[in-house]
Amino acid sequence: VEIKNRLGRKRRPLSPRFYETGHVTDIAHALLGKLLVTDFDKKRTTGLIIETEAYSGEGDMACHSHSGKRTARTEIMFGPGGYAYVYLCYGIHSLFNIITNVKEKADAVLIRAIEPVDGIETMCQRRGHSQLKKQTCAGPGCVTQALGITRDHYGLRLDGKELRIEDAGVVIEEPEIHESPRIGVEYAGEDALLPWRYTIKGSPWVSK
DNA sequence: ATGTCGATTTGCT
DNA sequence: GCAAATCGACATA
Repeated sequence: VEIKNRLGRKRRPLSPRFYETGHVTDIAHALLGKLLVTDFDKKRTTGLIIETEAYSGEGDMACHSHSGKRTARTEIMFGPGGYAYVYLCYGIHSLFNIITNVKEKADAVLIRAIEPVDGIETMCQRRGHSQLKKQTCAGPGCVTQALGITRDHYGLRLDGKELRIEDAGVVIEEPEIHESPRIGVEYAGEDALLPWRYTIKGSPWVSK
């Protein structure tokens, strides 16, 4: 199922309202089918969001900002929605998150996989792949590497020239969305069981 | 000052 | 299938 066939002609940035309205799980749903675009070093790379995970600051033990945990790293999460939260995982990988909810409500959506759309050659180069593979953008660390996102981009607004999320008219309806528990959060106790990972059914671009 | 541990990926067995 | 890679955030002292 190639979602890029459904792309409309117009692409416009999401409004700040998008990021601040509704529960983070609903926003994580709505982000499926949106475009994640980077323009670094005069190289544009674009991917359709295929897989997301929701993290809620209120009562979600898997969330870095759970129960008001406010540190230098999580500070951006407590700001308004529509900003980038990038952090280093396992000392190796930058993971990209979209901050949602209003100021002081620290929710976020992790982007775990994209369907490559623009700048495929650049993505492959950054990933060290001689040609596009299913694994090129499958997994949160793979997405950031392919798009060139690093911790330097922490705190950027998501409607900027270099980094932004766009709506191109693709709508993913409920029946097309598969829900499952989030990956790698076993430490979170019963919250590890929450079905807050969302993928587009049938997409070959989801992570393993 | 020090010790633990990741919202992962990759390569080798 | 398993383990190494790699480093900063965080907690504890």
